Amino acid sequence: MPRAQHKVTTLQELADLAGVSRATASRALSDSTLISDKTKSKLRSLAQKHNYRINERARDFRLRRSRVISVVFMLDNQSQQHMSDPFFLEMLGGIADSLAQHDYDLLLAHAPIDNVEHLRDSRVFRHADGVIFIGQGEQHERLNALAAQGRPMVIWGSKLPDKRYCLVGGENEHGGYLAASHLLKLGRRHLAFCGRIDIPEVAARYRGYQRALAEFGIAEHADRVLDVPFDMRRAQAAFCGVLERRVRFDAAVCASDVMALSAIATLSEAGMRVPEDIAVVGYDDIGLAAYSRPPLTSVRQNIRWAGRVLVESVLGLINGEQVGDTSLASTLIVRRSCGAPPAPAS
Amino acid sequence: MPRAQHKVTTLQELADLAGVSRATASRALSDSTLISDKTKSKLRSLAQKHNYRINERARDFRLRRSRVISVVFMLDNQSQQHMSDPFFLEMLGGIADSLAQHDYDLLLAHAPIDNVEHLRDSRVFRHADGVIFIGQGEQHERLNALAAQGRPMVIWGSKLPDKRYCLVGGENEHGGYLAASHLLKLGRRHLAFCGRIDIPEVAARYRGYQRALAEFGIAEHADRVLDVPFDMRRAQAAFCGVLERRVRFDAAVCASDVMALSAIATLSEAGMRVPEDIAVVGYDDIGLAAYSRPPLTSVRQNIRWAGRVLVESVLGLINGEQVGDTSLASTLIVRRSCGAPPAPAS
DNA sequence: TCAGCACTTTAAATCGATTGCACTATTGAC
DNA sequence: GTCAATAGTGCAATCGATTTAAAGTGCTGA
Repeated sequence: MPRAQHKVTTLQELADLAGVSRATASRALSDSTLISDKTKSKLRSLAQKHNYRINERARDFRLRRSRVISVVFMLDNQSQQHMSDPFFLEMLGGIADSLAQHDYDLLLAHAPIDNVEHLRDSRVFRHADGVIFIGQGEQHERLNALAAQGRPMVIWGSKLPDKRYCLVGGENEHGGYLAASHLLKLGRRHLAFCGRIDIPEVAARYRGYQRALAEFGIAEHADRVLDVPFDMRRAQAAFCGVLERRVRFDAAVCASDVMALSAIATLSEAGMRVPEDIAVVGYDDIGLAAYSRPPLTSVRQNIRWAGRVLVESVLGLINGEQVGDTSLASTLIVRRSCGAPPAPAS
Repeated sequence: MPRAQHKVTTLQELADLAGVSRATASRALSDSTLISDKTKSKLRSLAQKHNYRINERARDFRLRRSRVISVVFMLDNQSQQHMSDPFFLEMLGGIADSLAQHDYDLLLAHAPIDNVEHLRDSRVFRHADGVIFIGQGEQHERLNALAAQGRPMVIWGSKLPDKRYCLVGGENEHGGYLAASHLLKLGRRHLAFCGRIDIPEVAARYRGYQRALAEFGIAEHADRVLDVPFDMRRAQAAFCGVLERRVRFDAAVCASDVMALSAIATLSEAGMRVPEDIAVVGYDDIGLAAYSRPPLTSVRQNIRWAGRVLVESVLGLINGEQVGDTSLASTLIVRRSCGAPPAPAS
């Protein structure tokens, strides 16, 4: 049994114990080729015996790195509640797991952001080696400006013209197409699109939606593009407005599951049946989607994989590699919220 | 317009510019009383002009602190999916906001934890000044051991005998009582309790539930204590099992909203009506609760405030203060998932 | 003229590591 | 036996700040 002794906390102490210099100890523990095997094993066993753990913060300071990645959620600057969407939690979990595997820490930046350039000198950038942005918001140009300064950063979002940052995103256009064409195949003819199309990802889904309509030779109604925010409370208000305006539709493509669930609740409250009167499709396939009544049809993206790709991309940039964009597949998960219409189109 | 110049990055450079020593510059910027006002203002304006920002990581290194708090989610070691509950996202948001206000960073530790003592030498503790644990899991004794080592840490959970760590929690016993007595007042007589009572918080809710039953003079049925996990998928499986076993009940007190939503979905699927046949109460009042069909009655805790209290408690411990436990109020939010039974008890 | 004192400021050590360069043995070739 | 090449190790600078102890400055009054 090793007797009680002063705890070895610094490399110097370990080196003294071994009768070598600090430099040698450092090299031995980092497995440098300069050091003989004998010395290496001596230091390793000594470190083990005294339960010495290197002070990573001191090392990181010396090496001018932090081994921290910031994750910034682009909050909806109106509702500021964007983050309560379960989608983000899953994304965060995926990123956290992946970072842990690479021995990086995750710094969570959760603040309303009206101008991402303000982040430039903030802890978000200064305490981290790289940054992951979730969503572009309406900050495309500013993200470009930040990226142009050579800061390692990756954005989860949708491709835009003049994009100069590294992007990871879902196949939003395809997802929108899948959702709309599914409804059209079921015989629905009066589709509505719900979501703010000034958000790039939503805009892409909308383009897919339009493409499906065009393929089926169906004209688009401008009043069936519903400006609904992601935030649940506001989404409900928006749907109430739609009902008041007596907009007619028999199917809704929603930009998120939370929005879709909100739609189902509001429409049902107003006496309409889902899917008989109105079929609804969501986006993201959050866990709860399968447990809503009726179960929600949704476009699924592999969020955990997305988290991994985001992490690997930003670490690649930190290591000076060339990192391209990544696009992740979308698949439609069909559940009962999409049924056939009550009577075939006559 | 200031001409282009070498960027001032270190305190030494700033000091040189001002013609003073590094020590003076350091003191001036930290507003030490040792420094004359003239010197202070000179350095401040110089810092401003050259956009000098102190290197906080260097300072933290010198001061042997990190200004980081770790947040550990105690994952259900069976499902490991505990974290997908929206409850956690809200909690995380509250903690993140509060930490930001105190100029602390948030390190997210998201890993299955079978033994929290393994964390002792891990980044969770070594990279942070303090730790917030969300949930006790079944690690009460191990948390005690960690706290006994004097590490600043706070736990979100429920009071247990021999507890020696700092605790913040909801009024779980009262919450369980509120839920059960509400159902009893509505005339329900065959209550079931859903949740794993080996989890301390759930156990406390269960005690409140028992107290309500006792007050109404109703005997408890052991087979109406349903061992349902927090994870949605497994919860559904559990409810299916309950249906197969033909357990009879007319109301369910659930340990979380996700569990309650899962119950509603499964029961409805099996042809029962909520609330006519079975009334359901959830816990946490997550955002989606209001938008389920029917809208979910739930016990609300002020999660964002909880986040603030957790942060302030752990920062208090770091500053060497005596920090007591905190208990946060619970209130019942009544919605349609709790209706009166079809016929009055005869 | 200079001791005594109050204010300011600075030199140097320190936090705990990494690393370029200098230095000492050892080996092998001639 | 000499000398170059090589392997292994140590010295000291460095990362960018804080802080202790000591030193400098200016003023007052004997």
